[in-house]
Amino acid sequence: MSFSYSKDLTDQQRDSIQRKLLAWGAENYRAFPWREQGVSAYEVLLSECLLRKTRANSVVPVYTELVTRYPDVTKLSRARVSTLERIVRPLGLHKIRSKALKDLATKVVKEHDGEIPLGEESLAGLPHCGRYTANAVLCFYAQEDRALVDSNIERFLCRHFGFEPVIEIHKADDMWEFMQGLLPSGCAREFNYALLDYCALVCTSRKCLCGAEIGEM
DNA sequence: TTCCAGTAGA
DNA sequence: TCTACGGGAA
Repeated sequence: MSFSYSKDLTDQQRDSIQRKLLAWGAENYRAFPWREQGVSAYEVLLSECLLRKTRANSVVPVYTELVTRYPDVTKLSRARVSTLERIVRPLGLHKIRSKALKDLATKVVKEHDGEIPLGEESLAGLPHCGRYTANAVLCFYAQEDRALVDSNIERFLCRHFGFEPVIEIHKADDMWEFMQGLLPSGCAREFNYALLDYCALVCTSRKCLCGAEIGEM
């Protein structure tokens, strides 16, 4: 481990971390269909449901088949659960996932006129949409400055900033607040993509290669 | 064998 | 608070 900080960052440290992560992210950006320009809120939400507890690369073909077959929420709401199960089976968690997709789409059609709601409360009120997913949609689609904390980012915070591992990430307000404070305003989307990519490729659960890759932050 | 862009239910 | 969900890549 070649860099570590306390939870109380100086402005200089924060700026340095932001710069390095953004620079690393620009260099190592992973292109995924759900990251492309012009994806809908529906597509972002769909991708988040597929990405849970799953390696991002394996999501690509499943995501593509789903958006092709069900280009909008209304179409998805009419899908057969058995068909959804078959499509998402390669990802595992297929019973939960297929039900989540069906429930989500049904509720959006019934209560939000087929449009993904873009308020924090209404998003988090959707079935199978928790704190992470709601913030991901607001950050990646609506381009709001929203922090994300998932198991990867938790690991990153524990390794480098002196946080203790937690059981329930969505309740770890100190981590969410810390990440919110670390967000560079106006480019939260790039920053969070960079962080996710960094955690998936460098600061991995098996091995932290931070020292070799990015050096002292 | 471990682990993966979490969430709901008990 | 703890557990189920899960096929497939590393």
